[in-house]
Formats: sequence, C-alpha cells, structure tokens
Amino acid sequence: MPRRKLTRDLILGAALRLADEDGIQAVSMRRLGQAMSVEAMSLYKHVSGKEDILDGISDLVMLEVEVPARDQAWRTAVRQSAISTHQALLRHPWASAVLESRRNPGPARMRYLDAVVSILRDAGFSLPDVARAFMAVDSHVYGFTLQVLAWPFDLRDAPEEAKVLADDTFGDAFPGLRAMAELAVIGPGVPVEIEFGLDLLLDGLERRLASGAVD
Amino acid sequence: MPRRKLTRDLILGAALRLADEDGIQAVSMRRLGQAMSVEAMSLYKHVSGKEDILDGISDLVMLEVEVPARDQAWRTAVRQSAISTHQALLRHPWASAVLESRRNPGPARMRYLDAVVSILRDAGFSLPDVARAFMAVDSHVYGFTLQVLAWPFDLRDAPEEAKVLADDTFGDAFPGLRAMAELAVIGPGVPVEIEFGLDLLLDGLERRLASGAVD
DNA sequence: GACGATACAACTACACCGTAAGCCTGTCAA
DNA sequence: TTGACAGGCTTACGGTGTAGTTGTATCGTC
Repeated sequence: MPRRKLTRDLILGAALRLADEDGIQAVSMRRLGQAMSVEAMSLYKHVSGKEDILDGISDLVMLEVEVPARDQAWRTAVRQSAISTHQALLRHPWASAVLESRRNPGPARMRYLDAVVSILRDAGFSLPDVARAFMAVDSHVYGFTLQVLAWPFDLRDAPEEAKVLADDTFGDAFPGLRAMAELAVIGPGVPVEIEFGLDLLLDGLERRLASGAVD
Repeated sequence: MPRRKLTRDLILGAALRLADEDGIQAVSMRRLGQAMSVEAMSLYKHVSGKEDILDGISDLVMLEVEVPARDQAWRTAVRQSAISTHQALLRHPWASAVLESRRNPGPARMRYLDAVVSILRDAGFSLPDVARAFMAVDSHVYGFTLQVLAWPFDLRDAPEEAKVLADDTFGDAFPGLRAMAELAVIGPGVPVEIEFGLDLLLDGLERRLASGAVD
C-alpha cells in the first residue's frame, strides 16, 4: 500500500470537486477525508486547517479567470476579465460568497489584480481612479454574480410552474415586482446580463479618462 | 415570574443585538437562548429554526433603509436609497453576506424593491430596463459593501503600521498593487466611495432613458 | 376556589462540526 | 539491522442545529 496518498494539491483538488458537486457545506474535514479514504485528522499534516482549504480552493477558482495581457486596450482587458471572472464564479456557485468572506487574496487573485491595475495605470488613469475603477467593476462582478445565484426562480423550471411561484411570492401586494418576476421567468429568460451594468461603468470610465478628470 | 418571556420579535431583537455585538457566528441557538435566559429549544416555539432567525434579522436591517417616496425624481430616489442601503449594511457588517445568501426576501426588502421598481417604471424605463437597472445598482451596493468590509487594512490603524502591512502583503512581486494599497492606507483615507460607481451607473441609465432605447 | 385544557419552556439525545494531543507504523538512510 | 521520522490513525473535547418528550404555569370554565 502506497504511503503518500495525500498532498496539499490532492486535498485541494478533492475539496474543490466536493464543493462543486455537493455544495460548500459538504466540505467538512470529515467528509473530505472520507472522499479521500483517509481520516479527517490526517489532512492536518498537509493543510493548516479548514480556513486554509477554503483559501486554497478559492484561489483555484481565481486561477480559471483569464489574466489580460498587458498590451491590450484597457477597456477590452477590463471587460474581458470581468466577464471571465463572472463565468468562473458561475461555474463554482459557492465561490463568490467564499471569496468575498476571505480576507487574504491568494496568489492567483493577486496576479489578476496586479495585471488589471497595471493596464489601467498604463492607460493613463490616476492612482485613485484606478482604485475607484477597480472597486466599481469588481463590486459589480461579485454583486451581480451573487444576485444571479440567489435568484429564487430556477430558470430551468417550466414557465407555468414559475408563474405560479411568482404569483405566490408577490401576491397582489407588490404589483411592480410581480410584473418583473413574471418577465424574468416567463419571457425569453432573464433579460439581465452582466454586460449591461459593466458597459455602463466602462462608458463612464472612458468619459472620465477622456475628460482628463483629476483628483 | 411572568410566563411570556419569549416572542418572535423579542427573539429577533436579541439575535440582532447579538450579531451586531459579537458577530454573526455568535448567533447560535444556545447562545441566543443564553442571552435571553432561556433554553435553546424554547426558541423553537416562536421561530421555525435558525434559518428563520437569519431571515428575520436580515429583514430588520432592510427595515432601516429609507424607502423612497413615489413622487421623487427617479435618479434622486435610486441614488438615495442605494446609499441608504449601503449605510445600513455598514451598520451591521454581517448583514451583506447573510442577505446575499438568503433566497427569500422578507417583507421589508419587498417593500423597498417594489418602491424602487415603481419609481423606475413611472420614470419611463421599460420593464426589462427596470430589471437591468435595479440589478446593476443593487449589485454595486452589495458588492461594494462586501468589498469594503473585507478590506484587509484596518484604516483606524496607524499609517506607519499600515505601510509595513502593505509592504509585507505585496512585496516586490506586485508593484502596482502595492502602490494602490499604500495609497489607500497612507493617504487621506480610501479615495473610493460608493458614489463613484453609483453615479457612473446613474449617468448611463439617464442617457439610456434620454436616447429612448428599446428592447 | 377547583379543575381540566392548553401553551410553552426545559430536558435529553443524536448526528454532525473543527481540531488538539498522542499513538502507531511504514519507509528509508546509515 | 537499526533508528529516526514522516504521515496517517485514534481518542477526546467542546461546539453546532434540532427532533422528541416531559414537566409546569397560566387561563377559562364551572
């Protein structure tokens, strides 16, 4: 029987799979150990604790977002990487919440942050504006993704069922909301894509850059 | 000794206080019971479980945001209530994370949602655009607040200490990031306010409304 | 005032959680 | 062959949410 069954990478890989398949609440030391045919406490030889694991798998997700090349136009670069982040977060529905609760960005996230910041600097944004722009775009990506994931209507359900759900939820007390819910559910799908708000932000940033605003 | 020590409202109030004072992780049935001089299981007569409590205190927070009057200009109304939401979330640092993970909005949130939706409808936005606008603004508020709360640098620390922290965190590997961190920490405070991204979004929405874009 | 109904708090118990401390054993260098 | 040690195992502790059951204070009725 081979001795080295465990590695930090193996553990993180298994944890990521577990989170994707059974949800983040399934990632417990015991269950993770079980998935690797090992006792829970054995994991502690390779990992400092559960926090470490959460940090690790979060960064694995961030590893999936494309880091923009430095010579790209800033608008394309920011737009592209924002969308890429959004998609990575959608692939791992647990990740947005975990990432936002983590205080220390891992190496993959740092690499990404640094790339975007550099591109914005090169484009001529002031340092404060880089901070603002980044914060605004990132807020939109995380907030939007979280909201999409928390959306109470499962779009894969039958439209009929969904209409009833909207009715039940909003009743007659909130007519505006009900109309919106029905639109979102019954129509050709949610007409809300992340690009909408993202482009509003990028438009604004572009105008700000052109107008040469200073702080 | 009076018998009715417990009420749903009393429980939610105590839970809210507990969350504010000792953090959301302190809100456990046992500890909450202890705070009310009652056994944990007694709470279940008035509350269906912990989920119910989290839903309840989240909605208490939403109760704090000002609901815009229907006759206000849409831009003022949206801007005002977004900022008000942001401030309410800052007063209860645990709330953003909890709210975003909750699937069923409570009555207070519904009331707020409905008010904003109605105002946007009245202003002439199409139904899909209302959905998009709302999603964009809300995403920004939640995402921004979450990021501010997760900001690793405690701004109340001494600037000197903070500079060292920034150095340690980013080293020489991420020069752009370090510059940003130092700016954020050492300068006259973070130059990033929620109004920046918010106004970019509102500008964009205003132009979209003026141009009479249709779907 | 007495009594039965009812509401509600307490208790016990179960299955989980993260992890500290110590043990045991397979592996490998000397 | 021996000894060190890396690394997986065991046990234990204090926590979690909550199902099920038991005890009791209060109230409506007579």
